[in-house]
Amino acid sequence: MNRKEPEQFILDHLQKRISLTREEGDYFCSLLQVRKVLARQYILQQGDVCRYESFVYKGFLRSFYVDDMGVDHTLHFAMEDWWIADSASFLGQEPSMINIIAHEPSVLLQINKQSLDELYLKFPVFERFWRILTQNFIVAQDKRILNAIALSGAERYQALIERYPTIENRLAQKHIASYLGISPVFLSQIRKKRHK
Amino acid sequence: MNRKEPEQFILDHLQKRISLTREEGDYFCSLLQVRKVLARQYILQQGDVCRYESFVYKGFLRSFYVDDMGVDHTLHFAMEDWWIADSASFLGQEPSMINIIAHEPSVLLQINKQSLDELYLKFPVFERFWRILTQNFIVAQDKRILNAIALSGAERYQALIERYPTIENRLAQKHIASYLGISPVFLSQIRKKRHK
DNA sequence: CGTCTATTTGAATGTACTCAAAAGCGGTGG
DNA sequence: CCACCGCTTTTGAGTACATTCAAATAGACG
Repeated sequence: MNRKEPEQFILDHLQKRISLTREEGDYFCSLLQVRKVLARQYILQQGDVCRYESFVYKGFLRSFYVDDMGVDHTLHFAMEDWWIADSASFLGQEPSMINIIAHEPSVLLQINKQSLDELYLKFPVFERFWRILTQNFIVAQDKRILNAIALSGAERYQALIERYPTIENRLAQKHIASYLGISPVFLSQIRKKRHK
Repeated sequence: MNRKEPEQFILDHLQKRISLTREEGDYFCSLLQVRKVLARQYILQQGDVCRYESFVYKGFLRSFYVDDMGVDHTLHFAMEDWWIADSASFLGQEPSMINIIAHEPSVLLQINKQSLDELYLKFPVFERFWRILTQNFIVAQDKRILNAIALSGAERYQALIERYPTIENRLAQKHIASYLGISPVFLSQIRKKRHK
C-alpha cells in the first residue's frame, strides 16, 4: 500500500536524520493524528495542557506568551517541516503559560505524549531521532540567545530576515517585533531607515 | 571493585533520568576523561573545535562570545552536576565562535564526540539520556528567551537571582551583566535601587 | 603594602518605548 | 464593484530605559 502524501512527507523528514524500517515507519504513522486548522485557530491556549507535538505539513503557526499587561511575546514560529509545541507543558503534561495559533490554514501531524513514550520503548531509534532534533534546536536557540544579549533591535531584525527571508510574507510586522523583543513602532522606524 | 567518587557522582546524575546496568555504567565511565583545571583556565577557545561534552564534578565554568568590539557576552554558565560545551561546534566538529573558561578550580568529566557516537550505537539507552537532558535544557532556554524579550534588565536580574540564589557568590557582577544582556554599570544601578 | 581589576557614582548621550493621530490595507457586505 | 469597518503600520513628539565615558572607591591577590 502506498503512503499518503503527509505521511510520506514526515517520513522523509525522519529519514533525513535516522534510517527506518518499513515496520518502524508504519508504526510511527499509526500514532499520528492529522489535524486541519483554520487561520486564527488556536491549537493551544494558556492554562491548557499541551497534549501534542505538532509537525507542520502545511501552514504557519506561532507560539506566544501574553504578559499581565496583555502584551503578546512571540516565543517561536513554525512553518512546513518544523515541529511546534510548548516543551515545558508537553513534557510535564501540566498547564501551559503560552498559546499556539495558526496564522494560515494549516495541516498538522500530531502525536501525544503517551504515544510518544510508548514509541520510545518499542523502537529506541525514535529516541535517537528526538535527540538529534532537540540538539539541533538547542544550537538554534543558542544563536537566538546570543543575538538577544549581544545585538541591538535593528541588528536582530537584520539577522532574522537574512536567516528567514520569507518570514515577512508570512508573519505580521507586529509579530516579528514581538519575536525580536521590540515594539512594533520601533520596528517600523528600523525598516524606514534600512530602505535608505 | 568500588567506584571512584567522581564516577559515582556522574552515574547518580545519569540514574536520575534513566536506569543503567552495571555493564552500561562501567562502559560509560571507561569513556570519560577526568580533567582538572585551574581558575582562569580555558577549556575551549574561539576558533578551536569543541572536542568534549564536559560534565562538572566540581567547580564553575562559563561560556561566552567575544564580539568584534571585544565585548564579552555570556552564553551559559555551569556548576556542579551540569554539562557544558558549545553545541554547535561539538555536534559539527567545526571551529567554535565561543570560549569556555573555568572561574574556579574545577574537575570535569569529559567525553569526546567519537566516544559518544559509539556509545549511542552500543547502548541506545544513552540516546534516551541525552534526549531527556536536551529536552529539559530546551525548557530552560525557552524561559530565558521569554525573559529576554518580555522583561526589562531589572526584571531579568530579579528572575536570575531568584532562580540561582548562589550565582552572585560564584560569578562576577560584570559577567552576570553580560549574561543578562546589560552593561555592568547599569547592573550596579539596578542593585542600588533594589536595596532600598 | 602596592598593584590590578571590579564596582560604584555622576553626567551626558543614545536607544527604544509610550501615547496619540493619521494613513494604509484587507476583508465583508450591500 | 465599491464603500465601509477594523486592524496594522507609519509618523511625530515626549519620555524612560540603558549606554558610554570618566573618575573615584573598593576588593582581591601576591
